[in-house]
This record gives sequence, C-alpha cells and structure tokens, in this order.
Amino acid sequence: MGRIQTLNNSSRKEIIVEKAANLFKEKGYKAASMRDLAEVVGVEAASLYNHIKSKSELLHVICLDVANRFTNKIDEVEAEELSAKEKIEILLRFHIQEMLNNYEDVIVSDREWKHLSEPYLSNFRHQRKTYRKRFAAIIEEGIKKKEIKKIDASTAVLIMLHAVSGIESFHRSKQKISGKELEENMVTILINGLAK
Amino acid sequence: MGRIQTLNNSSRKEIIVEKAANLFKEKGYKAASMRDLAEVVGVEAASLYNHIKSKSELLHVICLDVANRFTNKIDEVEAEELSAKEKIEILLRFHIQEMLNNYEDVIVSDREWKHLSEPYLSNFRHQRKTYRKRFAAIIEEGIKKKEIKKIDASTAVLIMLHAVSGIESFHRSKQKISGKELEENMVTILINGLAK
DNA sequence: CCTACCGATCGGTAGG
DNA sequence: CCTACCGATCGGTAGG
Repeated sequence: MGRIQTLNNSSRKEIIVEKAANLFKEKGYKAASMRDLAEVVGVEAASLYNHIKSKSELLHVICLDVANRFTNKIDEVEAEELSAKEKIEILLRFHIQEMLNNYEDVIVSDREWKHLSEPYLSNFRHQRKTYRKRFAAIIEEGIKKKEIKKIDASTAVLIMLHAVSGIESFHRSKQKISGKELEENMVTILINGLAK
Repeated sequence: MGRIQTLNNSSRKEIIVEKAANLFKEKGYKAASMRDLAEVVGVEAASLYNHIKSKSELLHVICLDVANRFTNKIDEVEAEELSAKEKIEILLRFHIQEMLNNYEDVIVSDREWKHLSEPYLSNFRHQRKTYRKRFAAIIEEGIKKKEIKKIDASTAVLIMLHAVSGIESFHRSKQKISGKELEENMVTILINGLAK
C-alpha cells in the first residue's frame, strides 16, 4: 500500500513536470501560472504543492535534466577512439535527435534557464560553459589535425548549437520532410561547412 | 515652445523604448516590470504613461521595427541582379551585422514576440513567415541553378537564421575575436556548408 | 512628472 | 485533493 502510494506520487510528479515543460515552452516560465498548470493537470492549484515544492523546482528539474543528458553524452564521446570530425558529428546528431524527440524540455532549458534561482542558476551556467568548452576543444583538435578548416572554435560551437535550436520551427511547420531527412540536411550543411 | 516640447517628448519616448529593449532582453518581457523600467529611466512608474500607451506598445514597437528592417533588406536584395549565392551571402551578412549592432532589439524580437497582443501578433507572424518563404525561394533558385547543393531550402533558412542568433553568446563572452572576424567565420562555415 | 491608489493576478500556505 | 485565503506585485488610472 505504501509502495503503491509512492509509485502514484512519483508518476504524478512526472506528469506535472511534463505538463509544466509544455506550458513553459508555450507561454514562457514567467507567463505560465500555477493555475494554468493545475488546469491542464486537472486539479486545483493548491493541490500541486502536494507533489512539488515550488514553481521554481519544476524549472530546475527540467533544466538540470537536459544539461545532464548533454554532459553524459560528451563524457561518452570523449572516451571513444574517434577522429575529431566523427566526434563532432555524433554530438551534432545527438543535439538534433534531442530536439526531435525531447524538444519541449530542451527548448525550455535553452530559453528559460535565466529564471533559475540559486544555486541552480550558477550550476547550470557552469555546466553549460564547461560543455561548450569541451565541444570547442574537440573542434580545436580537428583543426590541429587538419580535419577541419581553420576557424574560431567557439564560433563553430555557437553556430551548431543554435542552428539545432531552429528545429523548433520545424515542429510548428507542416513537416513536409521527415525527421531523418531534416537530420541529414543539417548534418550535411554543418559538417560540410566545417570540413576542410 | 510647443516644438521643443514635442522634440523632448519624442526623444524621451525613444529613450524609454531603448531601455525597455535592454530590460526585456535581460529579464524577458513578462519578468520585466514597468517599475523596473521606470527605475532605469529615472522616473516613477506612473510617469512612463505620459510617453507610452502601455507596456505592450513597447514590445510591438521593438518587434515591428526589427521585422521591417529585415523585410526592407530582402526587398532590396531581390531587386538586384545577383546570383542566388550572392543574395544569400548579403542577407546572411545583414543578419550578422544586425546581431552585432542592434542585438538587443533583435533578440527581444526573436525571443519575446509570442507576448505580442493582437493585431500585432498576427502581423508579426505573417511578416516573419513571408520573410522566411522569400529567403527559402532564393535558396531554391540557387539549387535549381546548381549554385547550391540539393538540400531542403526551409531547413537551410532555419539553420542560418538560428545560427546567427547564437551571436548573443558572443556578446556575453570576453570577445577574443572581433566582430569582423566573427562575421567571416560564420559566413565561411555557412556559405561553404551550402555550396555545391 | 508625482502621490496615491485601483482591481487583478501571482506563488504559496493553513487546515481539513 | 479541496476550500479559503495571505501578502506581494503587477499594469495602469485619477487628479493635481
């Protein structure tokens, strides 16, 4: 009984976080109210607080989860024996796939992280900065090994990460092309843009 | 006297719009309060309403102004006798320069347009959609003339426009490279990515 | 341009 | 999970 209760509570919380991500994406964190959230969850606003501590908890659960997924991926990629160009392609494809499959969380994390409260704000900033540095280091390595044309590595990271965030518009369009096609198009343009 | 008054009023309004753009960029439209704005302008909140009609007016002045700048530019580019590839490069450079020089307005327009009220919201959406279609048409033309590799034109537009928005991070960084260098790097990667 | 103030809405709590 | 309610803050107005 106690276990069932716990299971219900945790899945209820997951539902709330999921609905919150959708709402934060649609209206923005500040404009989305807990009453809005309660409505889509199907309870009164006060009842949400039996599952979560605060509105800000919802945001940092979403942002930290996204940040961790990317950090884990780059850990994995760095450990492999691959050329810089291959590593970049794997990371790029991972970003694209995340935007295709978990785009609500990723968009919220990208766009609303400024509303994080401390210490989550500092943690997030640090994790993001570190991720970009590690990504840039892979590009530098590729430049040194002449796999990639001589450009500013930070600029290249910046272009790739932001280009991928454009996939949001793809979700809103009539989707004339498939996700796989979109991925191949993006990889073609960006990897070719970098290639020597 | 009446004329001086009018002049003062209009420049006062321009100052308010400028400070608003900065504030909306920093905190987001919803999180930025009129009291915050009053403070940076150096007056009481109520006094702002002698110069502007509402908070939402500030947002639509910013967004429509940005949208018009890009529409005017594509009008100009379309009228010229140039190859598709040249047209794309001109537009891309214009986007980069706007992000380097008027980035606060551009970022607000990009990120906060969802908070526009009607009829400005519909107008903005329409103008933006039209702009992207016209940009995509230039790319299609380039593909047809074999100047550009065979890719989905909408995806290419999406990548370029979003890649440019990454310049925001550049403003926040220590700016190891110059604006001109950044521009050349971005053009190199993106134009090469598209080139056949 | 200011003081004084408004109704609405916000995130969140108490108590059951 | 709900009713009832809180203090804070919001955009904006009246009146001078």
